[in-house]
Amino acid sequence: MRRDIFQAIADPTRRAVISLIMVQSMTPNAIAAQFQTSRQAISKHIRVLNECGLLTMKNVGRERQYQIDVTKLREVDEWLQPFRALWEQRHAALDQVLLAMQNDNSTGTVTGSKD
Amino acid sequence: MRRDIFQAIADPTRRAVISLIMVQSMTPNAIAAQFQTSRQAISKHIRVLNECGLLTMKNVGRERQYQIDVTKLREVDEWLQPFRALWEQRHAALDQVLLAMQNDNSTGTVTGSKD
DNA sequence: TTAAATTGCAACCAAATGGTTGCGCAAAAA
DNA sequence: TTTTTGCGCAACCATTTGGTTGCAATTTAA
Repeated sequence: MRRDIFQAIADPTRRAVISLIMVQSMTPNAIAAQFQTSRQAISKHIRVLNECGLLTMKNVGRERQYQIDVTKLREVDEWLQPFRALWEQRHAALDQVLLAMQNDNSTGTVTGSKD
Repeated sequence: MRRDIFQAIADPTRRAVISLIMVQSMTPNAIAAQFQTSRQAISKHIRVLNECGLLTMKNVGRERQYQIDVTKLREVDEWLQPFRALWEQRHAALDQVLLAMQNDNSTGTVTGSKD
C-alpha cells in the first residue's frame, strides 16, 4: 500500500484529525470524541498517519498522546511550488488587465467593487 | 465516490500527469506515451482529474487536448495555510537559537556550516 | 468507400480502503 | 485482587480504486 503524505491527506476525516492535533497533542479517545465515527475507525486513521510519518507520540500512563509533525506537510507545499508560480503569474496578468481597464475609464465612471 | 482535489493528487501517476500538462495541453495518447501504463489506464486517470474539475479540454478533429487548470490547486494551498504558519514560526524559532549560539561564540570559533 | 487512428465507455478483476466487531494487554480505580 | 479504562490489533465486510480487455463512435487517410 502507498504510504505518503498525499495519501495521508486524501481522506477528509484524516485532514480533520490533522487540523485537530496540529497545535496540541491528544489521545485517541479525545480525538474520536470529536467525530461521529468509532474509536477503532479513528485508530486506523491514526495508524495511517503514523505510517506516513506525520505523527509524534508520547506514552503517559495507559494513555497515548498524538501530535502532528507539521514539517512533514512541507512536502505538499514543495510539490505545489511550480503551480503556485503559475497561478501567481496568472493573477499578476489579471491585475494588469484590471489596471488597464481603470486607466481606460480614468475620466471617472468606475466606482464599484474591483473584485 | 469522493471527488475533490485531495483525491485527485493522491495518486502518483495523476500527480505526474498534472505536472506534465500544467503548462501545455496534450492528447491522451501523448500523455500515455510518457508512462509505462496503458492508454486506457491514463484515460481513467484523466476522467478522475476531469471529475475533480482540474481539466480544461478542447476538441481538435478526432483528437482531444487536455490541460490543467492550475487555479484549482489553490484549494490545497489554502488548506495548507495554517500549517505553513506553524512551520515558519518553528523555523523562526530555530533561527533564534542559531543566532543565540553565534552570539555565545562571538569570540570566534564558529566558522563551519550553520545547517 | 474502405481502412486506420483517436478516444471514451462498459465489464470485469485483484488489491486497497474505511468501517465494524471482538479480543488481549497494560495501567488505573474499586 | 478484581474491575474498569484506554489502547492496539486481527478478522471480517462492503465499497472504491487502478488496471485490463473489448467494443463502439468519430475523424482522417488510402
